[in-house]
Amino acid sequence: IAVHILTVLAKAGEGNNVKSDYIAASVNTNPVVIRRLLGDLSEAKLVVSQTGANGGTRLAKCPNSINLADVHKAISCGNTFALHRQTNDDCMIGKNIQCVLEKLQTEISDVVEAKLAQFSLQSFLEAVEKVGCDKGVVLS
Amino acid sequence: IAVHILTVLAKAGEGNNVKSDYIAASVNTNPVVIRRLLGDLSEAKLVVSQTGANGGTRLAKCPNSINLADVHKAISCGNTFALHRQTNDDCMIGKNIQCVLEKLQTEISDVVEAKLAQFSLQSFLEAVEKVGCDKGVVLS
DNA sequence: TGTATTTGTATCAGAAGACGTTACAAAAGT
DNA sequence: ACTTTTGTAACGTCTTCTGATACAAATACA
Repeated sequence: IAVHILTVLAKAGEGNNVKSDYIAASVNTNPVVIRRLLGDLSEAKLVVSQTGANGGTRLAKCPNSINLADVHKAISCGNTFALHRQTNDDCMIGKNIQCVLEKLQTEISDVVEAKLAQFSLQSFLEAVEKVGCDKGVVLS
Repeated sequence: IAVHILTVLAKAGEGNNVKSDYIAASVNTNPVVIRRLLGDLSEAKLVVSQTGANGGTRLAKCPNSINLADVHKAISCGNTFALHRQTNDDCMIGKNIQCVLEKLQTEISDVVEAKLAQFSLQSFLEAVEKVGCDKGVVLS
């Protein structure tokens, strides 16, 4: 949904405010759901919001300067997997497995972020606009 | 938890049955939780179970022939992210974003699996056994 | 053959999180 | 003033995960 939001904002153009109602209609959900996510994106300085009449939200940077890793960092807790936490310390494996799994978690998160970083918001928007125009989805 | 289970089985040695009660004690959870996961691992032919007295579960292959991507495939639905499904078809972005996101999903899943495939169960077990013996966690 | 053990699976209750909704204060344009 | 719009709190619902009990089927063994 966060990527969807930013795609709508990118399409609207860099200086233009978009209302949460409009985004909600495109995503097909409630405006509050959108505003909650916009809060996260705003904290990450990806968007700027404005209250009041003629308010709304716009991108804080140009779509070429935002990549999907930025979005992921803004939204996620950083963990790709959910780890079981309270293992049994009386067992060697239960005691030691935690930190190996955490190390693995880090390595996985790193490759995910690296892959996401390959896609700019600009190229994502272009891929969405090209759907149906030729064979297959072009995302690069 | 699935990795934990397999680590326990690997440590037990290739031909030896381990009871769900024993694994549950190491993970610190209920035996039924373990047996549910063992069912998935069994479908994926990573383990073999046996009912009855002196029953239990053992690895179906040697720990060098199992990697963490095998485990991931056995357990997960294949999606790294959860996608919002019912977008608005009347909006160009709502209509087209789905298949671009799915393509992205596939690319991300691919790099996750590729990374996980770098770690064998054997090397994971060795990393767990080495925790505390030297500085840092060695997982390779 | 009978008894004990162990898995496989159904079922249930509780916890936690995601989602959609209503409501309303604060901000900002006209 | 009045309207619009965000930000946020509060609430109910739904789904998923977890842990638990229960019991049939399978198996070993005396």
